[in-house]
Amino acid sequence: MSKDKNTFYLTTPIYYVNDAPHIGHAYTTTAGDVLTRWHRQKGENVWFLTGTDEHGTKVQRTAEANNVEPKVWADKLVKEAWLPVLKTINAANDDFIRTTEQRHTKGVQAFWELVKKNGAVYEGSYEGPYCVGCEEFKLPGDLIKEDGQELCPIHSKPVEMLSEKNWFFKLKNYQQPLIDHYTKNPEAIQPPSAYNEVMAFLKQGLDDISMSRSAVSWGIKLPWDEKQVVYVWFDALLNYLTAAGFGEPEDSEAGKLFKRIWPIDVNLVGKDILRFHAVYWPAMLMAAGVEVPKCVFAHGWLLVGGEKMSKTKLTGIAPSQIVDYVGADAFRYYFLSAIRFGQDGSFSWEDLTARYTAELANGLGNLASREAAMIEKYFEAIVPKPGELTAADQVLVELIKSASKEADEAILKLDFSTGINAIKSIVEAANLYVTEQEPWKIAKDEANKERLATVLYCVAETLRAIAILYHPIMPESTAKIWNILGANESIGDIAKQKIENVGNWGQLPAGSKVIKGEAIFPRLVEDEQ
RNA sequence: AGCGGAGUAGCUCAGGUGGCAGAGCAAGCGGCUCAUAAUCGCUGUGUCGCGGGUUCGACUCCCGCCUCCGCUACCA
Repeated sequence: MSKDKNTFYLTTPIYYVNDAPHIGHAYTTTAGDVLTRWHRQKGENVWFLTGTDEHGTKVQRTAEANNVEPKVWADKLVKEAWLPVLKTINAANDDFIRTTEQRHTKGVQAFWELVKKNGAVYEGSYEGPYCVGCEEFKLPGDLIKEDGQELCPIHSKPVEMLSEKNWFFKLKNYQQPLIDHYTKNPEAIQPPSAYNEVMAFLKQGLDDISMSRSAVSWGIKLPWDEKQVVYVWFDALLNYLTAAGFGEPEDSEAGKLFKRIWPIDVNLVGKDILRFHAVYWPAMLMAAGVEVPKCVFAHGWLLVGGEKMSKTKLTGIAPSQIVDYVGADAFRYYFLSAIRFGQDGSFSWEDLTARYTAELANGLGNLASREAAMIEKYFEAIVPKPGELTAADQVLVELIKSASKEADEAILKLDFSTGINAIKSIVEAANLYVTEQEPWKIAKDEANKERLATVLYCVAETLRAIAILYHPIMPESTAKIWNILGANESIGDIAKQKIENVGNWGQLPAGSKVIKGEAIFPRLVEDEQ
């Protein structure tokens, strides 16, 4: 590969600015955030990009309906809807690109100019059913059939066949190169079901595709034909490139960034937009002579009541509804642990509540709480110096090693639920350990002080490992655990702790000052939903 | 219609080159008291979508069927 192996560039799709953000959008961003935080804690040079897609007729139309310019409308939506979501779920993205930004429009024009120069764009005509009311072309599948006529579903008026001059991209030329590429690199589309879908699609043959629109004005003008704008998808997909500094001088800031991070390591997408990312997008890159992403990963949908969330059925749930209830950390934990990434999964408030209570409040939160209470009570809030480890203690030592390895392998493959499960097994083992060792009984005899110290040390040290491993998933709560352990002072910043070193026993120094504080995961009050 | 995925405990879902059906949650009982009425242990339940076939044996393999979902060229 052309870049340093120690860099990791991940993108989310850019979200269509006109939609109302719901937990499906937040789910994708959360997964990207957890994965990039994990890579950061592996000491890699990470770049995490997200953003908004702002062109197209829908935005143009709602802006008109609201009596403002499209850009003003988009500004408002970005500011009031999309940027706040990132805060809500606590995403640590490195950049946020908007397709109306100059760096993007400039990059898109340069890109297509290059592709045209390379001979992959030509002028042609597009013919299709056109609704005069909508002033746009319709898809055959969208039309309503009535009395032998085909009607526009919005205006219920007959459509007419119209043709317009368009510029076409020679997609067909890339059919074989794409098949070859994916045959050689089967890991480039994941999960395997997505791979199969794309391969089936490719093998049935590709046709050239119109890459410009003449009837739309809210878009990026073709540099060689100002009457046309770039078709939205062929504008939007390029954000990954323009945000990375494509086409900028090599010695500029942006140019250096591009050199450092390209190609994309993971193009994270929802399964509904897989084809655009696994077919059109790499074909465009091939046409421009740019290296294609290493992997596109299509995750599943969140189902509510067994169905895809929908605006018309009002099943869309805003991320803040959930975050207000359980907090950002639990939001992140819940969606990534309860649902297998890559498959569809059901969301329900009952399940969310049950898992929060069982796994976070009773499991992890209470473990920290009981440990802190005992260190306060028996050792004046100072982490004690351990004595010789027994076989029971060694179980924890070994488990941290094996579970962290398992979690690492799973999360690098974007199998978040398996990864989280592995970490959860450490929490469960620690709770079991405390119950079995019965430190409160040992404490009754002053002669056993050293054993008591050892037991409490083992639990504290285990909490250290758990906090580090869970940090990419629950940054705030793990920082609280870190604080309880007094680890900021005795070890340093939790975000700087390396995944690889988690299993090295004994990093939490005796003498660390423990602060019990408030419950990390307070019990839920059953008043919402 | 074609292709692909799915149908397993009350709920959410694992699993399996064919050999007494699994986890978590929920429910019940018991232990413990450091802790956020917490934690730990024990306990049940299933015609593994339907009908055939292969086999000593099928939830698993084969055939047919039913139901749900996705993809099948320009929807952002």
